[in-house]
Amino acid sequence: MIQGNDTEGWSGTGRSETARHPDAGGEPGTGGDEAGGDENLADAFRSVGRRLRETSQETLAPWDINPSHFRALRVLNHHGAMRLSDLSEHLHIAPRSATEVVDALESRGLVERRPDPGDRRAILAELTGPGTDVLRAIRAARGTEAERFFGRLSPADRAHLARILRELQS
Amino acid sequence: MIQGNDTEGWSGTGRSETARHPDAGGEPGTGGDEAGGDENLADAFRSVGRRLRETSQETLAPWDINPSHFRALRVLNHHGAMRLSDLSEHLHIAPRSATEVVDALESRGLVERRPDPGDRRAILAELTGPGTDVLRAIRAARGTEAERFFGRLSPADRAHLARILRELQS
DNA sequence: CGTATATGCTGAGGTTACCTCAATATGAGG
DNA sequence: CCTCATATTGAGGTAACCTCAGCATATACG
Repeated sequence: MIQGNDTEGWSGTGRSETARHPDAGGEPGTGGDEAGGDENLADAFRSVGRRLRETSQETLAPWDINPSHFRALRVLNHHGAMRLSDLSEHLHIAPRSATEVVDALESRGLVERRPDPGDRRAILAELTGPGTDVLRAIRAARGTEAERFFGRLSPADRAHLARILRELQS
Repeated sequence: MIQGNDTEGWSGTGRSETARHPDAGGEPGTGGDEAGGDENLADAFRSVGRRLRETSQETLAPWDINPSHFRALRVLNHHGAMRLSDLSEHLHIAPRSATEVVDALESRGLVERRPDPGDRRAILAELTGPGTDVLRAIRAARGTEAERFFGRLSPADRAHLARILRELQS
């Protein structure tokens, strides 16, 4: 009751992946000390990005899914069944970690393991029907979330932003 | 030598805070399935944000400082010496975690602990001279980092982006 | 065809950055 | 003086990753 840092946590106890560190990014006036030109742009970007991540995690929470899980679902949906090792590459995590992600999704009934017919060492991970449904639902939720988030921008600004982001992605 | 996921890690072994999950955010054409309008905007934003965080961590690496540490340095520089509990609030972490952050920074000689003259229960954390210097240096490095990052944008686009971000921060 | 080596998954165990809980030391109010 | 609130920290836990080693299979090659 003293340090009310509750609510919002993941399912069990510990926090979860990304998201936190809200302060330390303000300094509105930037006195007049250092701070080279674009530093503020970067800070602003980070700040907005953080909020976006936060709301994103909230969106995912009802499904007891974390961002990594969601990414895995997307990859599996986009590319179809694939070996754990391939999944690990797509997610840029170690192969061992793909095992864990698939374990988690499998325990939730969202993906299934199936032997690779062409290589008996390998195992294919594949979306289940419910997995596909959940992914679809999450996407819808994220869509409306994004709408709320970017909704305050004028259509023109949204177009601007989209173009600028595309340029930054190169 | 098989899974070359080396290089780029933190100092010792394990990874570190944020940053990773590169794929799972593409889907250029978005076939024609679901995906409500702004979802792509959000994805693009996340993607750019991720890259920004990555380069940011690389920038911090030479000082053996992680993003949380950096945030703490900023807060201490901006607000001056403060109790660990206050620091924890600024950083939005549990008080206990502030102890750890300050431990880390103190071990690097960047901050010092000092009893709060007005309350003998409390301890003030304060930037040291080297701490101030390091913060300044990091800021400079981040400035050029940001310049490179946003440099590909035209001045007009940078202004656009700044304005749009400001609006999204509200 | 048999052996040597490479590859795929996972058990065991480690790191990091957080967290909660329970001391321990003060402060404050009555 | 006693009780209750607050500040920091030791002890111990979690989640998400990682590395290493082991085991089952491929594949290459003499």
